[in-house]
Amino acid sequence: MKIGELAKKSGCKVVTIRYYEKEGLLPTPERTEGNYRLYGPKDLERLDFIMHCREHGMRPSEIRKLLLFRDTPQRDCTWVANLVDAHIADVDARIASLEHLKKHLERLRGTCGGEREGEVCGIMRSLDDRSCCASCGRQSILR
Amino acid sequence: MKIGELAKKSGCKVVTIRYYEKEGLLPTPERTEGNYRLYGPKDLERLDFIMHCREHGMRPSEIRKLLLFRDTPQRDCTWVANLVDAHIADVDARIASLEHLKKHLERLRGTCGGEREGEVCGIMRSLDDRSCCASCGRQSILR
DNA sequence: CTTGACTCTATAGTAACTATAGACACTACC
DNA sequence: GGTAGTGTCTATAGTTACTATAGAGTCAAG
Repeated sequence: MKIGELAKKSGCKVVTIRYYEKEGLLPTPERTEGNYRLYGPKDLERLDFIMHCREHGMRPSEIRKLLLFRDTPQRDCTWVANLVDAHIADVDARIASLEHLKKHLERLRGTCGGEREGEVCGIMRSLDDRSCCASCGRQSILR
Repeated sequence: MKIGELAKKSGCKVVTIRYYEKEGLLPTPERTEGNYRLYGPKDLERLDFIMHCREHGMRPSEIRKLLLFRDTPQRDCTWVANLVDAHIADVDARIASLEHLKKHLERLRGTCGGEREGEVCGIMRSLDDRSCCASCGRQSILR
């Protein structure tokens, strides 16, 4: 099949498929006489795998490692489990960071006193003086 | 004060300060005879404001709007509150998305059967056949 | 034979910075 | 006065994971 069909079947964009090829996630495919890329079912499987990893929030660098493992499977898959564990920990940290950020934003939101004559907006004042962050001390909100 | 001192006082890197200037978040400062940028307390306040917005996860485009408001304050701050509300909603959506992703990852993690002779790693198999995503149907995990 | 859809390559753009190279300015010390 | 070290200057390129664009070639149908 040609690249367009592979794209349709996998749900991956044509340009992205070519990008993955250039990045070494997909093998360089055969070509037709007219220089069109030619793919087989193996390629679709591999691309599905990639898409699935991507849906799980994995970056190409991680996917690359998993593909390598897929290409030369070993008995010991400990590090695969470790990779997923690390990924879960990372997601956890991001959630915690966002929860914290949300608290700050809600506190910030609460400083708005509505439309008052002659007064400066409470949110702007909080952004100026960091009063909405007082309870956290000086450490950073994010990350 | 020179750019290094402003960087130290604000906690922002020197290169980032220059970047903010180029992006129009900071005004073009005066220069010394030797062509060094010269900043005053107003600049530090403005940069603090920017840093504070950044810590709240706001992007330069949003910060730019807030700075404009700061420069020409109006009585009605409704849209400032709306901006913060939209920001909170966005953070909420990201948290929900990550929670969902986490569930998937934990399910994926659970498919690992440990080190077994001659068998393919359960995680790899799940990544191949999407079995860990069966319960969600075909819709995307992320976003 | 021409129209339209598909494909090709190469390059540049995105966000929000970060890193690098090579030159100039300034201060301290000998 | 010379020089070593630090700070600053500009301009350009790199980062991540793609996305968009330009301009040309390929192929099937009418």
